[in-house]
Amino acid sequence: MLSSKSADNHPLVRKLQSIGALDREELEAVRQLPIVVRDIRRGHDIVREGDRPLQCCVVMEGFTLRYKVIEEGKRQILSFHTPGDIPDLQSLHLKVMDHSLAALSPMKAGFVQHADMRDLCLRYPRITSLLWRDTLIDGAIFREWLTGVGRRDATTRIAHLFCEVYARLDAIGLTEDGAARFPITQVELSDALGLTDVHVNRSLSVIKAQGLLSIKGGTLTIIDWDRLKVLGHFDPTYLHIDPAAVQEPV
Amino acid sequence: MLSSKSADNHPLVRKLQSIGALDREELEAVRQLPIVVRDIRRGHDIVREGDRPLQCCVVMEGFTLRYKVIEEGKRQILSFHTPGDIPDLQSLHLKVMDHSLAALSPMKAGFVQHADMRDLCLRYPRITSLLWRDTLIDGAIFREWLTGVGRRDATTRIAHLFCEVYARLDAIGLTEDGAARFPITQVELSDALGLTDVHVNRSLSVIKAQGLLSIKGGTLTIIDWDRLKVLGHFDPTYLHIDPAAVQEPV
DNA sequence: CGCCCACTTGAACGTGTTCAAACGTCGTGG
DNA sequence: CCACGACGTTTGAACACGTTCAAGTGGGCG
Repeated sequence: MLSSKSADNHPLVRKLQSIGALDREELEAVRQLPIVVRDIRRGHDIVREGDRPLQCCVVMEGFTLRYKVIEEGKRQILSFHTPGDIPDLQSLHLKVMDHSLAALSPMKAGFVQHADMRDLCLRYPRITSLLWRDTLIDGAIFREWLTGVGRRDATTRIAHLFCEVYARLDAIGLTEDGAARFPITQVELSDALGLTDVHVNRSLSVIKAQGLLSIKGGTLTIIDWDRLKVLGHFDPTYLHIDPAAVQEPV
Repeated sequence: MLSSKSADNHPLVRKLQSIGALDREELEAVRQLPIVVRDIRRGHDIVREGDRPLQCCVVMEGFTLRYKVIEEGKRQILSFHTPGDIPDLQSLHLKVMDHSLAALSPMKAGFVQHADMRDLCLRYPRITSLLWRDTLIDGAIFREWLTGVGRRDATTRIAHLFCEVYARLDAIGLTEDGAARFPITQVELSDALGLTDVHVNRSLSVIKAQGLLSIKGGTLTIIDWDRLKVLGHFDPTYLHIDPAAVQEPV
């Protein structure tokens, strides 16, 4: 589960290459996108439910999450996002945000005007397709999460989530020797998995005790990938990672 | 919650009009799409997880559902689809199906070749945008379901689902006097809501006993929309139905 | 040093599950 | 026309996974 690939310093370019192919000219067009980068502090909202943004947000460094708050004050985390992701790309075609976007860690957010994004899409249909594809993968991940929350038990869900996070980080080259930066609290885990923090704590302890993974100080380390995959019933098909972009070791 | 709109006999056209605006030429192009219609029997699969389809499926009449089966033989229903929907539109950009598509009721499925779909998109960028928008709404519905399954109790989830189904049917003109055709079993409900059929039965009985809705013989009747909405914490924003396409009664 | 935040642990509880049986209805065939 | 089977719904009772409430621990940072 290691991958070596052309390291582009632009997170968006690297991400797009992980899910599909673009030619030199198209890549250059992506690099030329006007983008304004801002530092965001951990926990701060970037866009809120009900907003009507005129720009979208590229994760340049760090991590974000999307979430909904419901009446009783409970929260459901909908997704996590890694560098290169555009977590609110949907706002290009859905005027009103139906959920919020926040920083999971201290991060750098790059803002691109919708108008510039639309220009890019009009000039490069293949970029349109690839961005569309990206939002479709987003949907595929929701389906997998829905299945987990609806039909899998706590331990399986936890294992599955770490498998997914690791696989996605690996696809964009952010893993090293089975370890990756991923600073998440147990409360956040529980809000993502539809569990309580207490129960996450107990189930996660068991997984750790079995020597499958360690998560400490913001670093996730996979100790036994094969057994973790089995425990989490993890099959990465739904991530639709371009096989051409990943070199699985023999 | 009634809507009168230009009734087009092409389900896809009607559906697209419910989520956005197209001009005369674009509508005509959609109508001209080569499409092969087939009758499908209730419960039969249309596409299966692992397939690599070269066409996508437009619901012409009746209903479909998407689902995943997990290891232990359990099933999670991911979505329901009404006439005009293209439940596997994602296959245009994601080669491998990560879930299956089946008929919820006896239905007519229209098949459109991916090649024809791509042609249409290349010639009409606004149609591309609208179809993209449609898949984004699909994603928004997944997010809402995820939130429900993750954080809401059984009664709320059930009420919410019926609100959603009714609102969507209303948007495409398939309701009449607070009633709509929607033939679903309690087992299917439970697989959609992440519950057991036994528990759905009990919770649904309570909702019926409170006089909020009736569901019998394949017909869903909303008896008290306001109270049902409150019970289900239903806010239709996430459906992103084009306000211009719906006339809410005063 | 002291506070805050995340994590940990214990014990009682409850929502939803599991297993099992019975009931009703509809369509089919004798 | 009735018997039968299939399927969906209903009901009961025991059980369990995960929750809730509460208290305590540990580490990082001002």
